[in-house]
Amino acid sequence: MANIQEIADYTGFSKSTVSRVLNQKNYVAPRTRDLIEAAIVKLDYVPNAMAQGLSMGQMHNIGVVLPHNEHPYYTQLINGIMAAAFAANYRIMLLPSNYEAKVELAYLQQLRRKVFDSMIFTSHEISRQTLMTYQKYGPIVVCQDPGCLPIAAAYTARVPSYVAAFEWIKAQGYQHISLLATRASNVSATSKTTFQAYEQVFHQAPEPTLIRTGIRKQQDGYAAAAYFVTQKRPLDFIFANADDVAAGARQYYLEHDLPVPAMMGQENQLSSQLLNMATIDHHLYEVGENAAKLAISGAVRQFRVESEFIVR
Amino acid sequence: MANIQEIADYTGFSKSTVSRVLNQKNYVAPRTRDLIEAAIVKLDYVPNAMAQGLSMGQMHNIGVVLPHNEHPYYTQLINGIMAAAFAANYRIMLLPSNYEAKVELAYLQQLRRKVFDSMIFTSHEISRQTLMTYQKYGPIVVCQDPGCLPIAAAYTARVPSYVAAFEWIKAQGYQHISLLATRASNVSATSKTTFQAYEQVFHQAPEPTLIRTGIRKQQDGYAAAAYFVTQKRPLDFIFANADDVAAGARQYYLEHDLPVPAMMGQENQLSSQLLNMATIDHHLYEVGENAAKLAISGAVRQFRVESEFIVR
DNA sequence: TTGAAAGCGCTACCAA
DNA sequence: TTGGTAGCGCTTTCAA
Repeated sequence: MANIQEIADYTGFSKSTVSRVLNQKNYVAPRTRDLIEAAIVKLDYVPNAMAQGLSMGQMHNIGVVLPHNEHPYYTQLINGIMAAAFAANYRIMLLPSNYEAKVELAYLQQLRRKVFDSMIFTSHEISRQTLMTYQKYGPIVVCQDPGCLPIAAAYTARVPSYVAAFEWIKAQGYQHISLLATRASNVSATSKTTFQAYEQVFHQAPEPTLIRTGIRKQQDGYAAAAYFVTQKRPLDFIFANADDVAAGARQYYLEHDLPVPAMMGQENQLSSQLLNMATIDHHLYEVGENAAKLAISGAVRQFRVESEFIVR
Repeated sequence: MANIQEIADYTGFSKSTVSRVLNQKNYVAPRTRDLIEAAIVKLDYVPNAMAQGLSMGQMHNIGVVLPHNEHPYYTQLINGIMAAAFAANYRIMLLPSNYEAKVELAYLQQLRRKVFDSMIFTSHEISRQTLMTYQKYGPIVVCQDPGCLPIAAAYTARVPSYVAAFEWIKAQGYQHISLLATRASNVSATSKTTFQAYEQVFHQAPEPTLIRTGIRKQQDGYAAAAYFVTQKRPLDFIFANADDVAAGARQYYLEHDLPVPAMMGQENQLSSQLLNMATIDHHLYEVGENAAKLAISGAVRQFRVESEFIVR
């Protein structure tokens, strides 16, 4: 396969000149440029990206860490990231983490190894402190509020919509509210935020026996409902971490001919529309776009978008 | 950032020896190995992937072309590809094509440029002949039946389940069947297959006024229903290209207090479970896994899986 | 068992 | 306006 040297030999110019033509640099005589371009076409030459990458020190790749791809949350985020990356001529690499810190660390090593120039963590298990120590190897963007730490971030401000949602729930007169979360509040910022909003509205902490964690998808919601039923906890509302999860819980009650508690979900998925259920839209596409822009620019800035409580 | 030469200097051995340790090659004295490994840890050295890639001629990347990922077809396929790639220590790059041949060709050039070692086309606009001319630059896998051409492929045999589905629809006595498709049958193999199965069962071509194309997601199903209503076509069954699409159509009828036609979807998504609706499962995850395996092995083989009609 | 040196293919500095 | 050359960081022969 032809390389730059062959083009040089064929035209009688040097590699340097060919390189200048390739990169649209100045100081190339028009005639020289024509000759070289003709040779490039003639010999069907394309530059080797790995050699360019090695020489330039970057590959125009963005690594995107995601725990799993089973959930529309990540799909929407990925779509936004992809759109912005494509527009800027960057490629994205999908890095499944399964919420494992060890795997995330392996990806940070790949950043050091220059597999990609920058990273986006759509979710991260390892601490922000640890992430910070890797910033010197390339831009790192997270998709949660990094607090006051100097970490680039694109995320949704969830508090206002959570408060709005809980106020709506309270106004309806519900008292025994179950909270379904992806992970425990001591390891998940999102769960913590949820619980805090709850406290702000109800002036008390959520009932521990009505909290279920480790909830990701529909089946988990189903299982949570089964648990509540066997425990016979008083329960009149389920605040789920995703619409599909709420739908799963609902399914359990229906299948067992039990009265279905009121419920709401999150992410504005199809299931909440079908069930005419309240939800919260976190505007993930927009978040994704901005995450990609930050990863590309390398700016250590925060992009924040308000999520939206949708009553139905 | 430390490089291999620094490790060599630090230990007093040569780059060659360090390289041998790095790559678990033979002919390294145990003591030498220990010394070098200690230095690697001490200096926190990681090899540069671009340099390795340039030297070895490959980056362990697989490029995955997808027109969009609004449709669950692609999400599931990607999940399967990701799982198999991860297991084999390969990374996947997402390459959005938006069904544009020009964009697909640009990605084929990236294959030549060694951006990735192999490619998977989850859908392709350019001809299989053209694809074949690029096989010499790296393994290329398609996700449709390539016929008798020597192209690696992992795909679903859709005909049997389509025929089964149409026979079931016919047995129920439905006569005016709407077909919702992603693209027109003259550009899409999948649509063509669907229409052929329809003809095989009903002994006539599908009613042109009941075909809607450009349908990808729930909203499109909603819009299609709106169209049918204004056109006042007789219509008693909707055969949708995805469960979510069918759900969207259903939503339109419900919202407008209109009788809901019978319907079925595809992909066995959550919505068909919630609505207790018949569907077809194309086993895309498995197809994805096998596509990745073919891309990695470089074998020019075909993997074919039967899709499954699920009555509910 | 180890090391010197020649690639891999490109960019960019410095001279001419 | 052009070319020589020194990297970029690694792998892999071939000698020793």
